[in-house]
Amino acid sequence: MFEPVTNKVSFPEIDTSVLDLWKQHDIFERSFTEKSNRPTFMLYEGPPTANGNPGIHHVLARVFKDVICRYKTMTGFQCIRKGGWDTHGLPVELEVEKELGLKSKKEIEEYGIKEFNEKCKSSVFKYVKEWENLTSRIGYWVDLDNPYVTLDNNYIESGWWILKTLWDKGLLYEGRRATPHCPRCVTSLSSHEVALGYKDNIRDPSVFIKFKLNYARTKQRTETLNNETIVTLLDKIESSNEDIFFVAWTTTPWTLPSNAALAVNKDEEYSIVKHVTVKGETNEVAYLIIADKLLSAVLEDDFEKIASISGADLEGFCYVPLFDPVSANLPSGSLGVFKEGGIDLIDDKELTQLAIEELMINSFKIHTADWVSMTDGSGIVHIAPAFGEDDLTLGREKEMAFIQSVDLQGVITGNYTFAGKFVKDADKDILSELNANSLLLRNGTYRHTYPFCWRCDSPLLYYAKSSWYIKTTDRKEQLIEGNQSINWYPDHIKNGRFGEWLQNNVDWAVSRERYWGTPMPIWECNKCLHRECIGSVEELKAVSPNMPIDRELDLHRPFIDEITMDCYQDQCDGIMSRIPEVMDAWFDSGAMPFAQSHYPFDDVEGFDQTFPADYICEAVDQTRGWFYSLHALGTLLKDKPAYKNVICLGLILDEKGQKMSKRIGNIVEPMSVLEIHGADALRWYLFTTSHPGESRRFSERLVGEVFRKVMLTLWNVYSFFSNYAALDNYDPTTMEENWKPQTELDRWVISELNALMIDVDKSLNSYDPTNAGRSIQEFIDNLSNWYVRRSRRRFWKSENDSDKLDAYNTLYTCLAQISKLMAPLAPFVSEELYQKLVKNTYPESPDSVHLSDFPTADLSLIDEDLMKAIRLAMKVSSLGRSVRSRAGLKVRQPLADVLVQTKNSEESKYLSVVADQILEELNVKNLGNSLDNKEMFEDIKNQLNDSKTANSNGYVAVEDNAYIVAINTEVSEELKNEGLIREIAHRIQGFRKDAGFEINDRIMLYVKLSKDMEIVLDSYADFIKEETLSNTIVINDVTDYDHAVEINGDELLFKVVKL
RNA sequence: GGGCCUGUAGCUCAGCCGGUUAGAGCGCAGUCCUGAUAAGACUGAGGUCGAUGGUUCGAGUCCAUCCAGGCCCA
Repeated sequence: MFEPVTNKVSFPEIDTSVLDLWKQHDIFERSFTEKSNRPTFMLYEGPPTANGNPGIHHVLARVFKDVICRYKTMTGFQCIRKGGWDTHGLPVELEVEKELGLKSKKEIEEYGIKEFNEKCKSSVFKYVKEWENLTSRIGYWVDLDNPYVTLDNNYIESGWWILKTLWDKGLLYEGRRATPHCPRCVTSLSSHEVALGYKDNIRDPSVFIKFKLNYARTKQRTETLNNETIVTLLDKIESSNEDIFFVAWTTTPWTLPSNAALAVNKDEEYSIVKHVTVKGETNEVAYLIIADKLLSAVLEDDFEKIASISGADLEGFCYVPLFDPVSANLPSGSLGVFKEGGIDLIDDKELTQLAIEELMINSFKIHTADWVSMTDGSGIVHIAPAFGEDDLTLGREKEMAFIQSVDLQGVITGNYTFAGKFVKDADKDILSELNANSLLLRNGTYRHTYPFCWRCDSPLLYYAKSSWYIKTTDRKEQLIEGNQSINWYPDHIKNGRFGEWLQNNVDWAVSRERYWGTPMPIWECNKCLHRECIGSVEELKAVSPNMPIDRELDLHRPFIDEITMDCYQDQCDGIMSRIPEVMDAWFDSGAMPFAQSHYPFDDVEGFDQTFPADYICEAVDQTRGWFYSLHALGTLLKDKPAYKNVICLGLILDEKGQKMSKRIGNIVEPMSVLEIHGADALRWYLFTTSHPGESRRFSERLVGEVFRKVMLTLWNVYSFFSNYAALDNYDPTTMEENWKPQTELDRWVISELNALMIDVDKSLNSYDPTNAGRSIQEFIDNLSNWYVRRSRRRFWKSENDSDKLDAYNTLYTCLAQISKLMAPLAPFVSEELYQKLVKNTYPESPDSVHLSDFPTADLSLIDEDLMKAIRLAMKVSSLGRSVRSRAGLKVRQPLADVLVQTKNSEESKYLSVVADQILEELNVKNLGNSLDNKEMFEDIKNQLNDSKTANSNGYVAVEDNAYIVAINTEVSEELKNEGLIREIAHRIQGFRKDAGFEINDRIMLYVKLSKDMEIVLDSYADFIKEETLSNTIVINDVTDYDHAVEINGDELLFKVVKL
């Protein structure tokens, strides 16, 4: 029935054989097909890109996906797990650029978009074999034979359908935003690229500029201002021909010609101060407006505070522009006014008085913005909507002027004295011009972190550029509301990182001026600029004369760029061609609920089965990535979130706590760890060492610890069981159907087992493999170090009585159930145990543990009192061992009695239940409690107040947490002899083991020892024979003894001979 | 700069609704135990529970501020 199992086990070998078994019996496929009448459980796989080797962080995500799916499968769901590959995007392009040595977009186009995209296409599957191997090796079940691939025409077509749907709803539009821009490469950089190029400690100007109050224009405002003091003050200063200035701070003087407004915080106080500077012979007096909190930070010299005014009251005050944009002769398209979210550009030909008035109406004024902070600067912020994101947003919101005085090469345009210079070089000239006009208050430098182009090292400029957007802000409330129904682990993400992100939702910029991506299906007329969005290949065929009919067109660039159509407008004879942009790769991944099944072109009916997902799981860096793109598209298209439950994983750091990155080169390669410790140990480590949301330091050493602590312990219990079960021909099928454990120990461990089932089920059901794993490993520890250790003799004994059978039944039940309980977490070792313990004995059971049902607890077998009692026994035993150790009495030396005081009287009743176990564990004859000897216990307690150990009437006692254990240390002659005999038995066992005898080999025992000891040995001969399986004991014969030992100062000689 | 998270022993982590002397595993030193065990037990060294202030009879736990680290976004 059972084969002996070695404890020298190789887990990687088990992994291999289990993988073979799964393959042979199509277990993964069957875990799906055999559940076809069950409710579905949908996993969305966040697609990885296979253009690099998978790392340990990929293993983390994959095993967390797997564990829940395996659990759901075992609890009666049909789990849909379709794999996927993310194949588009800038990172792919970057890799290829590097490989080809291309340095700019210009060079890519010279190389050829067709050839470039071919390279991209082949590069994204470069490591697909490695990914498949690893996926299988860690036991992640996912359908990789039939994955979705974002570069497939069908996938792209679904993307087009999405865009067309959004277009029709008015949710897709072109707009401007501030993008990090490299003036040398003349291209935008993605945030990911920007992150590559931050440099610390960059020296930039830090200057305070004076903007002169335009009193005449401000008059309109002061008339409605309910602040008499200020109005009077302004009048007074004005009439005395003195000037008032707003002081603003900037680190980018080159943006000052594009200044359109100043911003203050409406909730902050601002001061008007009289400021005197010594200039040559004369004192120059100026009135300055600065945030109250920053006065002393800005003004080093003396100043006199005249008045104060709130930021709210300042709103609408006007100032004189530093440079006049109207007369600057800027190139066409450089001037405009924000209108209803867009920009009305003003042609220089149209620079009429009316246009100028339009330009001025909300410009060169004070506006309020709540992001204006009091941490640095002056509390008044210079706004140049042509550059910064905040500036652009504010410009749009307040409908101010748009002034672009820098071209895409980073050169100042117009007729300024510093025109024609690169922005960073123009800074000096701009400042000296301002200084000459007494508009520069303070000139300094500032060190900060600034982004540079990772390719060419140019300083990046934030630059407002045209881009396509999905109008997510239109559905902001719905996005926020839908998020409330998503179950987040850890839950702080819901209203924390993700919720905050939704609260601050801005429209999603989805276009990229790149090559390798889903082409935007928007065509524009070359004459009337009319635009159409195309939602399918079919539609394109219908309207385009040069769309191939007989073959499938690769929808990528450059092929799609050649497809044109006549203008849709009746009166126009123009030709429409595609706009050059491709989609952000995040759009592709967010489209997967639809595109993975080519929705709505195929399988429209089945869609409800697969949307929304029951479960997704990725790392926390996906909050603004995939978690968002899924949520946004789900909400915009189907009015509900795309997923119900999320585990959001923390990042894996290296041993030093640094993020793993290719660039630093600290990536841990998972295969080597797998080859040493096996997949289950790695999985277990990832599940249990910390909660999924927390970042964790990965270390191979700790995987090894898990391996020893959990896997090996379990294996040893299994090996123990198998070895004795084989010996005794134990057959679990003889177990009566309603067999119930009888003895305390059996009832206890079965009770713990059933309690564990509830615990694990609850944890996994609430997406918490961490606590599930921790509970299981605690059980394994108890099973091994209490149940098996305490039960060993029951298995050793030679007669096959009912007690022995009970022990087998109990241990068998524990192991068989554990194999199922831990199957979702450790699929390999549990399969091995299941095959050997369950499938072999019950051939009619499912072919794999993963096809079997998850165990459910039998509540009638749970005995809370008994579990408490055993915990007490463990506690008392631990204290008892401590006493022995302090008193210097080996456990092998039997002692007369032990007295126990429990924490409370409720517990003392448990004492009698577990007395036998305590006595055996401590090798003591009798157990009493503190009430048996009240006086002595008073003495002991007194002593324990001052020291860790107490001595009273021959008893030694220790205390912990109100438990006191006192052991009688007096050793009578009889106890001493018994100790001697046990010592001798112990030595003989050692000789047997050293000689390599089997557990059940019988021996002949030769002993040479003193007369005194001979008497003792004689009287315990039966005991020795039984313990050491000796048929005969020959005492003091003349023979070649081969072992000499010293016991209690006497020398003894031994020889053991196998019969 | 903003948001979120994390700071408990050398390492990895528990510590509930605030309640006695803050725990476990690993590692280190020593002792013991062991015929399932690569294991186990006991003892010891190792903690200003990131810091400061507050609430409270009482704070690792609640509140505030700050510091450090991480991530995301600027």
